[in-house]
Amino acid sequence: MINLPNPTEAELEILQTLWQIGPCSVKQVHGLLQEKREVGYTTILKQLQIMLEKKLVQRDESSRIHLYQAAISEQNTKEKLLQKFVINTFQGSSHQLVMQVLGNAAASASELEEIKKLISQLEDQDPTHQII
Amino acid sequence: MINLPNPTEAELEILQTLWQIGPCSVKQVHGLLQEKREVGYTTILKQLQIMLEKKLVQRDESSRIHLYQAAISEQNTKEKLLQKFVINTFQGSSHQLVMQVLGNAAASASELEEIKKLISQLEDQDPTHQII
DNA sequence: AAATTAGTACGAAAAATATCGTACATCGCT
DNA sequence: AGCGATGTACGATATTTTTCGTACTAATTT
Repeated sequence: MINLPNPTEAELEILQTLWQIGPCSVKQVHGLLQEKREVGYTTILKQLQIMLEKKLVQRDESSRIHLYQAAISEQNTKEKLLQKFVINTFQGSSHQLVMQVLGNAAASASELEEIKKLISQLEDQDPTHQII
Repeated sequence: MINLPNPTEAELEILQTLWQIGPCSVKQVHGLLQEKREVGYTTILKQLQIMLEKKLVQRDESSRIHLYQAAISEQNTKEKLLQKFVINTFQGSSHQLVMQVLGNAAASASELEEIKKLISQLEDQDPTHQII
C-alpha cells in the first residue's frame, strides 16, 4: 500500500486542534481532546514532542510554558491525506469517491447547488482540464 | 480519534484483490500484490488467515488449495472507510471533502457532467434531502 | 518409495503507534 | 527558604499491525 509520509491518526487529531486554535500550550490541547475522549496529559505532551521531532509542529520555548503550533499547512496536509486515501480505497479514482459521497452521504440542496457552481467554474476556466 | 472496526491498510489491499478477481488461492493474491511491491508469500498467507479469524474473508477448504473470498461487501466497506476518513480528516463534513476533491484533483469535463447529472437526480428525487 | 514441489499452520519478531509513570525543574505563595 | 502547583523530559510499556522463518503435510515426479 502506498505510504506517503503522513501524520498518523492521533497526530492528525492534534493537528486539527492546532489548526483550529493556533499556537497553544500542551494543557490547552489536552483540555480540548479530553472533552472528546479519556486521554492522559503526558500522552499528549509526548505526542507533541514526537511531532516536534518529525517537524509536524514547531514550538516556542521562550516562556516556560511551551507553545506549539502546526508546522504543516492544513490545506496541504488534507490534500495529501485525501490523495493517499483515494489511492488506497478507490484505486486512485477521485471520481469514484465523489460519486460514493454524493450517492451515500449526499448533501443539502443548497450545498449541491454550491458544488454545481464550482463544477461550472471549473469547466469554464479550463475546458481541457483533465485529471481524474 | 474515532475508530470504527475497519480493515487495516494491508487488509484493504488484499480485499481489493479479492473483490477484483473473486475467490482465489493465496498464490494468486500473492502474485498480484507482488507485482506492486516486494512481499513474502507467507506474509499474505498469514494475513489471510488473520482476516479469516476476523471474518473479513471466508474460505473454501474443500480442495487442498484453499480458496479465499471477501466476506464483506466492497460497497459497504468503502462506505465505512469513507465515513471514518471524513470524520477524522474533514470533521465529518463531506461537503468540505467534495470541494477539496473538485478543487484539487478536479475531473475531466465528461466526469464533471456525470457528477452534475447525479446531483440533479438527487435534487429531483428528494428536494428535502439533507445530510451533509 | 524417495525426492522434489507446493501448500498450510503457527510462533515469533519487527515495526509502527499510542499511552503513561516517574523524575526533575521552575514558578508562585506563605 | 520551603512547599504545592504546574511544566517538561524521558524511559518504558502496551497495542496494533505487518512480516517472515520454520515445521509439517500432501501431492507429484522420477
